[in-house]
Amino acid sequence: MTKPAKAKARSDNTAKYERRRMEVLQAAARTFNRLGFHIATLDDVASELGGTKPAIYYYAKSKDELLADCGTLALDAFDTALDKTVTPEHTGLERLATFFRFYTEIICQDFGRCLVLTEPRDLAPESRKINLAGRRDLNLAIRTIVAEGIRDGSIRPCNERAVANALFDAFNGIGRWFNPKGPATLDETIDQYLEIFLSGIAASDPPPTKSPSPQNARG
Amino acid sequence: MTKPAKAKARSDNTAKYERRRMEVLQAAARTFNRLGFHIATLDDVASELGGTKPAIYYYAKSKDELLADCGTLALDAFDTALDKTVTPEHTGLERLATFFRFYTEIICQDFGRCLVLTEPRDLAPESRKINLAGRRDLNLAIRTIVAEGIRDGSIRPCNERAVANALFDAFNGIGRWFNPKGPATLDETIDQYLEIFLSGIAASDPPPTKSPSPQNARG
DNA sequence: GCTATTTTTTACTGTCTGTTAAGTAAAACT
DNA sequence: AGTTTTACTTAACAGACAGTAAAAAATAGC
Repeated sequence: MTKPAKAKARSDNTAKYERRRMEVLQAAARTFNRLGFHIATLDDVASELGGTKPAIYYYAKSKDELLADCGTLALDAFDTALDKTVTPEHTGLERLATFFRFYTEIICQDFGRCLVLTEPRDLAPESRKINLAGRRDLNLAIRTIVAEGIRDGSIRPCNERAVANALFDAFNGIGRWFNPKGPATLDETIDQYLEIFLSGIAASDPPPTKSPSPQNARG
Repeated sequence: MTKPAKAKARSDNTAKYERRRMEVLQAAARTFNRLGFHIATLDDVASELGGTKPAIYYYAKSKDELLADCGTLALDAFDTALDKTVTPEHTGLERLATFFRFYTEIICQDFGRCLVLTEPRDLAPESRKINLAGRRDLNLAIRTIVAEGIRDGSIRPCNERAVANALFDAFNGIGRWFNPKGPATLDETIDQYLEIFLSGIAASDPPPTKSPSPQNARG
């Protein structure tokens, strides 16, 4: 049989298989990001991986699955980042800043960038549904943080949907154009973007801070 | 001959040809936007146009040229918008707001959206060079306005490059997700985005206004 | 009404690429 | 040692699709 045995007794082999599978996915993400999903061929992915095209099929059952799995990994990373920002000792505005720092770092890595550069329509219907659900959940989570920021007085009253969309739109852009060899580092870029957004949505009256540590470290 | 006569005496026919060519380009843009450039086939474009595939080749010599020409039309529209914002009686901040109103309206139409959804790498090298030059010129023009805003005191000192990028990143996003049937109109969405950005980059001391008319009409 | 030109169609081709089939070397297990 | 499983290769297929050739239809000019 060509497919890996699902009901595997030895977790040893499964781990090895899973490790190699991650390498395949990483090669796929890198290739998709470099050339664009539709322009990149599986031969391109294979050569990035250092192997042959059919070898990929040992780890994924279609090109679509490669893309879908890369997206899922990114969405998982976002969820982890979100968990790390559940800090009740910070205001909504502060948590927003913290999250988008994590977020931008993720989308400037292989899987995150792959998610940002991928249009959901590039995915087959089944994968697309999962992908869209993940994106929507993340967006809603951010809207919730904005709403909490409005309630705690750190964010001025505004349309949560618009703010969340504007944040994602802007920071996603970084994932498209950012180049480590460019004139600004990633951290600088994030700070500059946050500077605009934080003063753009902060409450104008004495901006309350639950924690003494400032969120936008670099002015 | 299959190619249209370039040295045409009758400007009448040329005008007709040019009119039809615009219909072809519009059908192409709509189809590319609906399906994505790589997924859309020329048969899709032809059926959107109400014709057959080879008819398209009477007006464009390749799929790449269709995409490139759509992009050029969008860039021309941006230039026109830019001209309309050369109003010395307004501050830099005001001119920025005016321009991005125009900009967002354009990128929510066929050609503009086509430019936003198109990655330069989708274009052949020749077309790509032209496309990239147009994008860069536009970006630089906005940086200049930001710099002028800083000089006239309407915009707080900041990194012009970062501000221009953040603006384009955010407003381009609207072109990706905006749906006229959604919960907010385009004008409302633009206002909400501008609200964030204008207070995000405005000078904090008495924001000077050269003109009595406010730029962000809806608060 | 006839001719020339413009515009569009029908029919086809060549290539590219995702995917599969079948076989093989090495490792794992018994 | 022998059998099975893993991991991968070579070879090839099948469908899709950009692009072309040539003929037909529509239009304009006289």
